[in-house]
Amino acid sequence: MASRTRKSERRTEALTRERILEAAVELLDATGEGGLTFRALTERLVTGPGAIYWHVANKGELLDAATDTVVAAALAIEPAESADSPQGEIRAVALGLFDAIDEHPWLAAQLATQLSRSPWGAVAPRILESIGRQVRALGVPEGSQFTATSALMHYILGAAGQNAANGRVLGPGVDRSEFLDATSRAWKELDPDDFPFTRAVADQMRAHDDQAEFLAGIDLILAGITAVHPPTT
Amino acid sequence: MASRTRKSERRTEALTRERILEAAVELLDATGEGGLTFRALTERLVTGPGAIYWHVANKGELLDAATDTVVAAALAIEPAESADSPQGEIRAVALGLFDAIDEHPWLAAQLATQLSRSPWGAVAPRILESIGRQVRALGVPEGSQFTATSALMHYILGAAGQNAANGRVLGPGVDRSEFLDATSRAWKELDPDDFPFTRAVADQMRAHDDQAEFLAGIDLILAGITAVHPPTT
DNA sequence: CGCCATGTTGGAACAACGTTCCAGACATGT
DNA sequence: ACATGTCTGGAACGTTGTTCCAACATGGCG
Repeated sequence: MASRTRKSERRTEALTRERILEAAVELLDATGEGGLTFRALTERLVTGPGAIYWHVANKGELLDAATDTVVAAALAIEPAESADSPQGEIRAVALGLFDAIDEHPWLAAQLATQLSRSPWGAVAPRILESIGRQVRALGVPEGSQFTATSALMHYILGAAGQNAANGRVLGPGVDRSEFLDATSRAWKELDPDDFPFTRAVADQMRAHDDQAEFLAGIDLILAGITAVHPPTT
Repeated sequence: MASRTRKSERRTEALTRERILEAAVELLDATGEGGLTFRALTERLVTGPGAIYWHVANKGELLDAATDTVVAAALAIEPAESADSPQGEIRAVALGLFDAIDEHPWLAAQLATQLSRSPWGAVAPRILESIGRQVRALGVPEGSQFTATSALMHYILGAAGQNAANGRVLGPGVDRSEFLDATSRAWKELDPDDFPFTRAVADQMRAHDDQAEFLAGIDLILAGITAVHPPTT
């Protein structure tokens, strides 16, 4: 291919948008959301800023594209035939996103930021589609499908966003149960007049399992959907 | 008080943390989330960065505090007696946050960021408390109160985050219906094989009313809660 | 009444970041 | 061989968050 291996090929592998995105995701995974800088990127791929800007418009587009890539991958894993019922598939979609956030801790903040900036960008339709098909299969009448699907999507994104700190974020030295303990203790020391409920559920909060809680929320909404739209008489 | 009105009192009014927070919120409201810079702040309050850093640790704390202030104000408006049922009060709390985001467009992104960074900071317990009291009044058994309340909270935060762009964000020249039209049209041009559902609901999406849709989601979850935990036989 | 101690201020300076600009290297078509 | 358009990497710019410090105010003590 190349013309006789010149003294040192300009690059061992051509710089491409995909390679940049890949490096960006790896950098984010390794060093957190603050770790993705153009300086670090130019060092990782061995090049200058100009080269990157040739393939990508700006940092915002880079982050958006990275997010879209990861979300698309998470939704693609969907086993397709493993789950039998529509409910099961919805849980699978939700867990897919949940796990993706667990693998890529920066994803939560990024998803949230991106959705609030351009609510119907590339990511939202992906999720809407995955869930919507199952909502349809659930027998929800056409006029209510958008509402039901949106509700599920909003819950998933809200819950996923808050469950980002599942373990690693706190860095080494502080593990999950320690963190839950500290939070629970802090809640119990809140003003009894202003925070009676929060104080009361402090124990449930300490013992709770993120994933189980997340699924319980999904089931609650699914129950609501079936209650409001009973499956075909 | 002051010693004989010197040539020009150092400040007409002392610089305090509250005054800084107030100025920060005003700046955010006026110029958007990107408009809050220490330069702009020092200009607004007539001072230097050092003075601000004496009262506030860093920009993160400033944003967190501003967010907390606004959220607390939004939850305090709660009419307390206006709504009769627990369901009604939950809707009121939700709408309070919804409206706050409408008044302070930067709040959505900030809330999302803040919740994903420190999930159980100052803001979450506030919301948890407001909703939790009503969930308790709903007759949900104690062991399930945390789950039900969390589900509602996650939905509210997820939906609120995405509904930030209600009007203003797009700037003058592009109003809401134009935006919805464009989005709806874009959805209809998606790949029929990959996005059948999204294409099908494109029309519902164009016609939808954000607030009504938001409340419909709340009602769906409330229906789920009552279905799973029927009110005291 | 003067003077230090303490709390507070504002400006200058710094490092890091996103971004722009440009001179030049590479591959390709003629 | 040369001209052309694509692609590269480094130097430079403006802006941001933050730090540092000399100056100021005020209240208590001698």
